[in-house]
Amino acid sequence: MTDDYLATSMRDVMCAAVTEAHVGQRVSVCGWVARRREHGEKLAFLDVRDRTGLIQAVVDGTVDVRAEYVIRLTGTVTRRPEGTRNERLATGSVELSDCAVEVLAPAEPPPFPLDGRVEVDEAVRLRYRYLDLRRDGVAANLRLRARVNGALRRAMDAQGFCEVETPLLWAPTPEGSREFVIPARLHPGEFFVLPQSPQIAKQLLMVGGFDRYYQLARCLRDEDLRADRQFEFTQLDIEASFVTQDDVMGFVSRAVLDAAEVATGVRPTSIDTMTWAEALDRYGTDKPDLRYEMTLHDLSREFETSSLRAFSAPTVKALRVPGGGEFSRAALDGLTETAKALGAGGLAWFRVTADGLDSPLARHLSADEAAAIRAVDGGAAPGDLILAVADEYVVACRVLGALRVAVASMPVGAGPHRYVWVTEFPLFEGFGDDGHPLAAHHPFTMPHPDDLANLESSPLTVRSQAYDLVLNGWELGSGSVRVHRADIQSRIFRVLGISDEDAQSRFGFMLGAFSYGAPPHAGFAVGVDRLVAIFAGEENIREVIAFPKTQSGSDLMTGAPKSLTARQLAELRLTFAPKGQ
RNA sequence: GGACCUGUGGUGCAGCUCGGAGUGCACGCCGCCCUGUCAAGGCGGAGGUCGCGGGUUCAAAUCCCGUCAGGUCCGCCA
Repeated sequence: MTDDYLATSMRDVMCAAVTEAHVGQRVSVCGWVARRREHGEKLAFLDVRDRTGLIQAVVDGTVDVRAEYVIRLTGTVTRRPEGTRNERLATGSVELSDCAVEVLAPAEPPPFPLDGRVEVDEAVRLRYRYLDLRRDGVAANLRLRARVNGALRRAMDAQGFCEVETPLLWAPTPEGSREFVIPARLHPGEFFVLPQSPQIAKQLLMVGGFDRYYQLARCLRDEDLRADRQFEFTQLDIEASFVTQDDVMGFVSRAVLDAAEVATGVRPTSIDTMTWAEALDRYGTDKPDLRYEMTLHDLSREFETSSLRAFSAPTVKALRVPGGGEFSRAALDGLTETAKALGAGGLAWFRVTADGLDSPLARHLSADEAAAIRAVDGGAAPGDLILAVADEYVVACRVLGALRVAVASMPVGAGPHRYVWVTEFPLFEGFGDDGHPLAAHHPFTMPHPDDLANLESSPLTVRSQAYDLVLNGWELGSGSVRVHRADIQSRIFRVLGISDEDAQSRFGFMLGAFSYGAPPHAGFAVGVDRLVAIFAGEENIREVIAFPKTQSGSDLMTGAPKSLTARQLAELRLTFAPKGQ
């Protein structure tokens, strides 16, 4: 592949593209001074850097440039003298000699080293993000991200999808995540919101006949930040008509596997599938990390009649940690604290030894119970550790699932990439303060056809046609088959406690649209930031975002958010309540 | 709203347990020297509100309380 097309009026070739094929040619390069090595008044070396890499220039005499000066350098490509080649540099066999240096812009010394050899405090990097972008790490991640975006777009195009942009200024729909609010200057006292996702817009596109829509959509949610959550993030947003759940999973699988191939050079062979119930039961989470085993095992029957108070609970779940006998008492205390923090009454642990079980509970176990502990997960070997939690079923599963992840302690990008579809999520999760069940996904999610009859009688047992895609324990995205029939939608609203008037005021335009012929449709959204972070081997999506916010939601570079002038506030007719109200 | 970790010249760290002069290391910066380096090398120099405020003490980077900032997590994220 040639980089010649990157030549401009100012430069002939990119720095790292200078090769022995250019020897004898007089060329110009443009870039930043990466380093200067002076050898007295007669000789100096400059490393010139652009986004492709470095080229060394030899300067006869002194040259008045410092690190990070922007220069245009014209020189003759020369084969380096014998013994002075640099194997570690792509351009290490050549150099530019007989150089003319033109300073395009001088530069202050940078506030932190740009050569990537030292870890720099992230607050400093974020304050000077434009300098951080000159370094290899984030720059390479952003280029990877661009390639992933390209692969996703090509995959969707190839599958007949049409890219449509949807509004950023949208109507408030109080439900779900907190929305960013935009005052409407032309309508004092009224507000737009920024969409937490294009969910409703894309369903309206289905009514509009765009039977295959996609978009790399920016989504905005005014919720607290995490390593894998920013206020604004990007989704590959997909919706299609006349399709089933399997069709959508097929579309998404192709796009994600294409992106994986582009990003990693290897196409994953397959994506596993399991139900939500199975994920909870075996892995204690709805986003199982399949890179390691350590599944959860049920000991409820074995301890049903146990005299042990610690195990008198509806469910007893256990986990075998191979080699976990090495864990120190302090480490086990830490796991116990984690278990308690997650809502368990405590954590039972058993070190498996040649003689038996080493545990504070060991002497209280019956022979059968001890045998049951040792038989967990196909049988424990000396040196293994067994962790057990007794509680309500869901608590026992979730706590042990969290311990499983904590014990494995595996970076998200490490090892093989294990994709898994998790299907048949419950339609509702728990009850709200008003006594009505809460929608697990969103209120337009289609119930599982086999469970439709139980919608009113036992809503919490109703499965939905909602599905997640999980990679290495991170939720990559979720989707569902949507409700397109007014009768089912009414029943769901009723169960949720949303009155007809409520439904009309919140989603009236949508329900109206659906009355004019809504096709059966379903969709999905893939979190691009997370996907790229895993491809890049990063634990934090800030590393794949050009200008991210801190965890407290501020931008250290611009200082945002900031207050407005009194004049701006007056124009928006905004005043503020006194602090503390 | 809550828990935990971190904060020391521009950068990265050590010093903090067990209080005793802003002590140390590496990089960078400034000056001088140096004709084949490539993380160049040699010599010299400058650079500090130990995040901020309060307390304890004869004495605080060090102990205590509060606070701010950054991070990880819980809550939150239909």
